[in-house]
Amino acid sequence: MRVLSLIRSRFAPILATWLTEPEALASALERIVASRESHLADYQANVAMPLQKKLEKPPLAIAEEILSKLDLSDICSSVSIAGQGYVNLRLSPEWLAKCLMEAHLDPERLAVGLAANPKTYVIDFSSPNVAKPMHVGHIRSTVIGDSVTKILRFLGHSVISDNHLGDWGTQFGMIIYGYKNFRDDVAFGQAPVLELSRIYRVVQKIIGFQDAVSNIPKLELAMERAEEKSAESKFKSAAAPQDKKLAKDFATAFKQLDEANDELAKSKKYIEETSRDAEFLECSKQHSQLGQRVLKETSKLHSGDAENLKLWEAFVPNCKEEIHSVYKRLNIQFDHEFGESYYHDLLPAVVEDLLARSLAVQSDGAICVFLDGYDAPMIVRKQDGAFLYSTTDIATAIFREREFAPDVSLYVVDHRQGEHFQKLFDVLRKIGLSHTELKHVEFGTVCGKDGKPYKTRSGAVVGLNAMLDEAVSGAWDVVCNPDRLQGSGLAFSEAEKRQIAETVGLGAIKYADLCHNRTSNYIFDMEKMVQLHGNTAAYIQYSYARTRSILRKAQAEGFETNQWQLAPLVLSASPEVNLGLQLLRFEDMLNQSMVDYLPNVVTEYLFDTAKLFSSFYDQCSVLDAETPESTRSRLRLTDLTSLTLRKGLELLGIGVVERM
RNA sequence: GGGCUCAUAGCUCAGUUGGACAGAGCAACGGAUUUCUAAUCCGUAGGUCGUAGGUUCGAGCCCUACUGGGCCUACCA
Repeated sequence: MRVLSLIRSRFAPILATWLTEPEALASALERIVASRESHLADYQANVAMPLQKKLEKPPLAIAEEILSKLDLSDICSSVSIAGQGYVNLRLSPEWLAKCLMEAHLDPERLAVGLAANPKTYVIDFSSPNVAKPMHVGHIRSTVIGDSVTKILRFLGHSVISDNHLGDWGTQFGMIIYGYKNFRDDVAFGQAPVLELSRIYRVVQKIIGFQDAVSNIPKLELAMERAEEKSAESKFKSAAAPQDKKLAKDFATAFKQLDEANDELAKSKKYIEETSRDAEFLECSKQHSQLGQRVLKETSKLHSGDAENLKLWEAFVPNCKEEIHSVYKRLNIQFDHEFGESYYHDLLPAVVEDLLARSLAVQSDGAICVFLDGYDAPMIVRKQDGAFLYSTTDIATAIFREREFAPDVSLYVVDHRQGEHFQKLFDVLRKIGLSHTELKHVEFGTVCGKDGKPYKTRSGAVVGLNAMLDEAVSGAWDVVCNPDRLQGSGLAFSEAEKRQIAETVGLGAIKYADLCHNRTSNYIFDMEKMVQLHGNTAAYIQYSYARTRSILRKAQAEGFETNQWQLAPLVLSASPEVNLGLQLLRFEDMLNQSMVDYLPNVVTEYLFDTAKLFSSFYDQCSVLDAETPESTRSRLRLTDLTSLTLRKGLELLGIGVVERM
């Protein structure tokens, strides 16, 4: 039910007499919102105050005038003026009940309308590098992207999801080189993906070590510079002790010196420790300049070298299979999975086109697009002739344009790539993709309890599958705790227990990710998210299970579904009204959540709904109500709550269980 | 050096795009119960929204400066 637009439509003609410009009118209408002050109003219009200058009247007088022309008698039980000029609306319980009954008659869509102007979206999300082990960092893009896809589709838009797999980059050079030099044939035969991931780590470790070694002179130079600067600014500051800016410069320079010192020491320590492993050291010697060798393998692959291409063709299906097993477990599907490799043949033409348009130029042997407002150009072809992800991204956008002609193109990618996307969008607009709205749906970093990017104590990145297992086993420990099961009188089969633990555990992971505003970093705390009270998936899933329990029990006590499915809904007790108001807001909330693609608007709504239901549950007995009419009405309200919770969780990609 | 971003209760985070006394969860404290699954409910306490100015009828939100963290900054993705 679109309550806001209905109420706004009643205000519109009144406000239009003062606000003749459509934009001014639209922004005034947006000042009509669901009220935060539930003790004062259900909805409120904050329209009188901003008009006081224009109309040269006190806001209260303006509010009076609005009120005299406003007819909401069919919807509201009271319309009043409060504070400095707020127009407060209270919905009539009858109208509220009528709307909720309509929603209840439509269990699939809950009377949520389809978009009046449906758009075509292309959404690019998840997009992991297939040869690297998938880790917790990939989950945000995957979970947020999946949820946005589901919500937009539910609202009636056409959404094309594409998993832009990193299946063509430098990491393949790494595993190709590693396969040629470090493979264990037996291990590869038994579990290719595991062996490839081991190989990947071996290569990565050597490159990391060699980089650290070759970086030392640079760090030493930086140290020296910092020392000089610090000494210089100390001298300057001493000469003019009153100058605050100089004193500050000195402090900054000193701090930078400290940092440079620290970094150098850390790097030396790492090298020293790693060098103790004689075998590793020997291996690193044998494969000197590994970074270069890897780039050569990559470049050979890209230029069609038969051996490397054959290896790539052998590796990719294995890698994909591994990744698909994670998607299957998370119940996530994509319409397309054109990886980076799909665009490879198109890249030379992209660069040619950029050169022909004089957008790109040669610089230091590379081909670059220089853009206003940025120091560094966007490089589309390297000195060695290889293409970069920028080039692929341009080719991808052109392909999508031709294939899908989207109105909106969403990229659900880490916020660190913000500048890359700004540049990319700049270039895309310049080559004529101007009618497509390009949007980087960025998200923050997942951190550990220490506030730093999530890693295990040893520093290794935590694998995704292991993390999911941990969540599921954590859920099992709490949900299937024998004490609790005995206390609640529930008897689950082993299979049901497993099903519950899986649903709750995976829900916990997804929910923890979605319930934070996507733009902020968040601290990943497995213990907390698997706990079953507070703002967690389990609390909502539990509320759902309670709704189902009541409905089952009603059936058992002889309330046949057809006795109450069409019974009148009467909202009298305040928990009933509060819950009803919340359920009424479902559609407005979904639309709000997609204004800026924020799934946390949905999680917050569901958490509030679950809390209001718990309150209702506590204070209003359904099966033991004063009258049979009341029981029937409450059964209907419970059922609608049940459907709303389930649909809301479904739109987040989170499942429910009938008992838990 | 340039750019982006963040700073809200002891902790983790919201804050409907500028509206009423700043909210929730966790932790703490005090109540409720032999339950339609207590994994619950009701209540108490906890905040000069990093600092200082500015714009506005009105600022956690917008502008400026400052402080302190994170990230990016030419051939990785």
